[in-house]
Formats: sequence, structure tokens, C-alpha cells
Amino acid sequence: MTTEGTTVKVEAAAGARTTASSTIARGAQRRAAPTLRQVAAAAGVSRATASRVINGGHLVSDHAKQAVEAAIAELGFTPNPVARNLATRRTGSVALVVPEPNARLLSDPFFGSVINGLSLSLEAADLQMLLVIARPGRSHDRAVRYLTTGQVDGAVIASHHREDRLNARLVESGLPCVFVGRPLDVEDSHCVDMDNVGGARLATEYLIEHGRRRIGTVAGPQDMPAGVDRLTGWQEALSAAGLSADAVVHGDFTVPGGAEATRRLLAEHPDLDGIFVASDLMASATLTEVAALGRRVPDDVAVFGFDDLGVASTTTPPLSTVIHPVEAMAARAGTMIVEMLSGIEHAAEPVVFPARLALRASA
Amino acid sequence: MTTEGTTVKVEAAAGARTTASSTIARGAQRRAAPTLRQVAAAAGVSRATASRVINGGHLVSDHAKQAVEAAIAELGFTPNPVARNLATRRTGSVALVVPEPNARLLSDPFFGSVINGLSLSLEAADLQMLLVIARPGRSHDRAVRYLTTGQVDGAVIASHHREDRLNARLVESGLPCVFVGRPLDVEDSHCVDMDNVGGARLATEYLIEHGRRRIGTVAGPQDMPAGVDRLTGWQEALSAAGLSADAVVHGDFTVPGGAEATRRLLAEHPDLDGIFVASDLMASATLTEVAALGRRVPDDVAVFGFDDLGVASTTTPPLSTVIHPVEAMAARAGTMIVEMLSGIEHAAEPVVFPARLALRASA
DNA sequence: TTGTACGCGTTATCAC
DNA sequence: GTGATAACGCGTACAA
Repeated sequence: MTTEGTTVKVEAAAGARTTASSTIARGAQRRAAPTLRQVAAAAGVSRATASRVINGGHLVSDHAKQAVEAAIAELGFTPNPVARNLATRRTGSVALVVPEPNARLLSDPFFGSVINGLSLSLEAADLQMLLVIARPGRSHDRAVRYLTTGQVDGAVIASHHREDRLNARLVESGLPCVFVGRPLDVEDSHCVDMDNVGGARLATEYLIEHGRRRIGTVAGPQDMPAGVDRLTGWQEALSAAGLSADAVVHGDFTVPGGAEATRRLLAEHPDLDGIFVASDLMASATLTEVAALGRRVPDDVAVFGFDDLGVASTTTPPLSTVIHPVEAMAARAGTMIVEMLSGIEHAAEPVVFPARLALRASA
Repeated sequence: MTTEGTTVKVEAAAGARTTASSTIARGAQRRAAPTLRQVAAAAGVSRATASRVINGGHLVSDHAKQAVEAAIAELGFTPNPVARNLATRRTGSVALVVPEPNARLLSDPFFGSVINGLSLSLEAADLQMLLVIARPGRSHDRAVRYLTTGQVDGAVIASHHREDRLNARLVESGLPCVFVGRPLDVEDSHCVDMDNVGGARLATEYLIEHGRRRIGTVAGPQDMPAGVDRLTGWQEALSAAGLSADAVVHGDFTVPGGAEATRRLLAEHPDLDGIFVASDLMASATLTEVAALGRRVPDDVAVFGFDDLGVASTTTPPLSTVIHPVEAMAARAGTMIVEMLSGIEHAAEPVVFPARLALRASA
């Protein structure tokens, strides 16, 4: 064990510092930003006082306050967030983590809504939103390192499947985390979700009430909670009505996947008069496939979608669908993380948004 | 002017530090991460030596090196990036700035490709990509502050229109910036673009060579360089062929906008036998509108799009289009910023990718 | 109300 | 090779 010894440190006034050798030739000439020390010197006060003025201005005389503010304006001073972060351990930024092979980012309206909703509540709290994409592999590890080493105050995770323990690793690190959509691999997580089971049940019940008797489903991937829950709701409604729930195929929540799944479903069960599709993206493909078989929607086959994030209203015919209030959910996730950062204790139990239907022409 | 005086500072060894009062009750209990000092103490060396081991391990004896590495492993030490950032003025992260009303993020494949391309080259340089969305307003200012205060090493900006001086402000701050697509409001910027004029000319020439004589265009917004250039190319080709270039309408690069623009175009110029559309998103709407009028593509009207970012191959009929090599461009922008960060001097002149056609069934 | 002194965790520059 | 120590720029007990 080594004791490093004793050092004598002299704090010099700003003007006295010899910064002669600071001709660093690295890229663009960014002239050194003014520091708090320079502000203090210019205002004729100590750094502590200058600092107080910046952080609220309490406990400071009007005289000193004005002197400091003048100096700040004159020098064009901006606090260095990195130094401030080191001292306070807060960054003023929150990450939106999207653990997806990023091809999906472009095609799925889900993420757009998450971004919209989250920025809403983060902006209100004056927090910077940082979108971090974590694909499996190196990108994944670097993202975890970035997120768990104090570069952000918290994270909102728009995850769906178990991503080689990304979710768990983030939570275990102690980083304040909120999930949009219930994660599969984290136990007591703070999350905001919608009632997927209830939504699917509602949609299926609607089909039943309107005379459909042979109702199939294009379900989602069963490694995603939404996929599981929406299938469950469909089954519950059918069994409650004493109808058979044997017409099931699985898609992957994409348009081509939905098309392929729908073809399988209709080939195996040509007698269907109603289809509940677990996402609008897939349902839009279902509409196309049904039409390609010369059958009419909704007259011959009623189609019910899920999500209502934009596509549903642009299909022909427009899709009846279950509303997935993603933007509101993300906004709630935002306020939730803001509260957590404010030290408000939060029970780690899901916030669940109720399901509602948007009725259009397809069912 | 105040001299702050003289302070005497004693550096104690790691073990001797009294951290008794560090029971901060803020949110989740994140146990303090081990510091370099603890590693050094555990390894029986100075911080300087421990630091050397971490940063390359040069100029260190094997003995010391192994001791430090053992200590690191045992304590689970991870360097604090914030402290490192403060000392080195480098963060290891690069921002992808998207100055858009974020509704577009979800519908435009352009951004997905930018993300893909950029992460490619940033990952290769082990840099963390941070997506920053800067909408006009408060979000805008906060983003500028975030980007210009040392929280990122550089920025790649996927901008299109003049965004109340966002581009200029970033460049003026001295932050290394690379633009994907030539910016309108910055003079000598580092940017990577494609030959939009040439692409539009190529497409129009193709239509002419294949017998079209009345060729209109659905142009893009004229406050965007791509919109301007693609219109120019169309005009150039027509005037070179001695054909009239009077059938022009303007869309906004979205599907509904393209539909509306196409309707106007066809209403004003019912005699068109060819249409050059400045983006595939709009062109897909053009296909629909032409079909709605009972005219056949390409027999009655040939349609040529621009971008080839996914939609073109899924329309009916598939679109002939100009290839916009966005992913390659973004990758190049990435290597460019990496080089700038490495201190390699870069002439601030545009890198321009040549235009190529993707021929399908619509023309 | 103000200033002093110390701490945040690293890197970098020196002497040895 | 190695260790002491001065930055990096700021927040904040504590004492006055």
C-alpha cells in the first residue's frame, strides 16, 4: 500500500494563468470556452458565488448577482456540462434505447410514436433525449457500456424480445429504467404497457357480435409479449363464445411476413369469415391477400387489425383496429423516469393503458 | 480581482478515505463504481502507472502490468468516461442530428438508411452513435447546447432545409460537422451528396430515349437542395432534347403530398405520356393516381421515381427509379468524421456520389 | 451573504 | 519504468 504523499496546491486567479502552450493543433480551431473562473474574476467575486448565481441565484446579494450575470453575458459563458456532470453525477439527458436490428426502425410507425411521446415529457423536464440503437453484437456491448457508466441519467427502453439480456443488464446496473411494453426478461420492472389481452378480446368479441363464426388469427411472434397476449385475448373471446380457436398462423409483424402468414391461413382454412390480425402492418397485407383471392372485405371476410398508428386509416378498405396508445404510453414513461430521477419512489409495477377500438370499414 | 488563496491538499491512499457520509438516498442504490485510485492501491502502484496500463500498456513493466490487470478484473473496474472526457476533451461519441419535425422519421426510409450507413463506419472506429432529434423550438436550442458543449466529438447532420440556422450554428461553434446532403445555409461545409442533377437528367433522358414526348414532373420542395437539383436535371434533359418543360407541380416528398400533386399535374396536363417524380414515396402515389384515372403504367404513362430505398420494388408495377445511395453516403460521412477527429485535414469540398438507374417495370 | 478548500475520476507532464 | 502532481471545470460543505 502506497501513500501518495502530500501536495501543495495554489489556486491562482484567472488572469495569472499561463496558458501559453495551448496551441493544440487538433482539427478545427475551437477557441477555448470561458470558464467559471474567468467569469468570477471578471465579476470580482469568488467561483463559489458565481456558481451560486448560475444554479438558481439563491443566497446571493443582488449586487453580486448582477455583476456575475453581466460577466456571463460579456464573456458568453456556458457551463461545461461534462465538468458539471463529474461533480454532480447528473447529465441532464435520458436515452431512448431501441434494441432492434435497425431495419425495423424505418418501417415500423411504433418507434415514431415512441419518439414523439417521449420527447414531449422529456422536453417538459428540460432533458435531452438521446436515441441509442443497440443491435446484437458489438453495438450492443458499447451501448451498454455507454448507458451504464454515467453518461445518461436514465433510460427508456422500447424493447420487445429478449435481447441477449440487454434489459436485464441495464436494470442490474442500477440505471433508472422504464420499459415501454412489458419486457420478458426482467422481473419487477418499471414499465408502461397496454392491455393487449383485453384489446384482442374486444376485437374478437366485436367480430362475434357481428355474426362471424369462423374466426382465425394472424398472430405475432411468440417471443414477444404483445404477440403472446394478443393471441391469448383472441382465444379467450372464442372459448367464451364456445367457438373453435384452431385457425392460427404466426407472422412477424411485418408486411411481407403478414402476407405470407395470411396465405397459409386462408389455404388451411378457406371457410373463415373473420380474421383478427395482431398488427396493422400485417393486416394491410391480409387485406391484399384476401382481395387477391377474390373475396370481399368485410362482406365475405371481416378483418380486424391492431395498433392504429397510421396505416390503418390509409388501407382500402380502412381497417377496424385496436388502438395502441403508444404516444401516450411513451409520454407516461417519460414522466415516470422524470419522477424517478427526482427521487420520487415508484412502485415497480406496470402502468397499463386500457384498450379501445377504432371502428372503420373492414369489420 | 480576487486571488482565491492557497489551499493545502493531502492525497490519501485509497483505503484511508473516510466515505462514511456517502449514504445518498437518490433513487436506486447504485453502489459506487471502483475508481482508478482503488485499482492502483490494490495493485500496489501509482495511479499514473495504472492509467498507463489501461491506455495501451506502453512503458510499463510486465510485473506492474499484470498486477494492475488483476486488480482491474478483481474490482470490476471500468474507467469513468465522464472524468476521462473532462481530462481529454473527447467523448467517444458522435451525434447523428436529425432536424425534422419528427413525424417524418417514421415514414421516410431515408433516415433508416442513414442510420445503417453511419453506424457501420462509426462502429468500425468504436464510436458510439447518438441520434439527436432537433425540432424547431426549444428542442432545437437544447440540442445545439448539447452538441456544442463538448458532449460529442462530432456530428453528422442529415438535414435538408434551412432550419433556423441550426446548421450554421453547429459549424460556427467549431464542432466537426459532416452533412449528408448539401446544406443550403452553410458555405464551405464538409458534406457528402449525390449527383441529383445528373440523376434526374439520366431518368428524363431515359424516358425521352424510349419515345416519351410529353414529360411532366412532380418536383420536390424548392427549399430543399434535392428538390431544386432534381427539377434542374429534368429541365436540362428536356431542353437538350428540344422538348417543352412546362408540366411542373411541386410535392412535399410524402405520399399524400405526392398524390395531391399528381392529381393537379394530370388535371392540368392530361396529355402526358411520361412523369418524372422526385421521390419514390411520391411516385408510389403517382402510380395510384394514374391507375385511378384508368390509364396504364407504363403503356399510357411512364413513371420514373427517385431514391430506390425500398418502396420502389414493392409498388405495382415496380418503379424504375434513380438510385440514391444513402447508406453508402452515410458510411462515407462516417469515415469522414472519423478522419476529421483523427486530425486528418480535410478539404471542405463535397464528396459527390454518381447517379445510377434502377430499371423496373414502370418506365 | 461570501470565500475557502476539497472532491469528482482521469490524463498528462514532469522529474527521478 | 515509475511516481508525484498539476490540470480538466465545476459543485458544495464549512467556516466566517
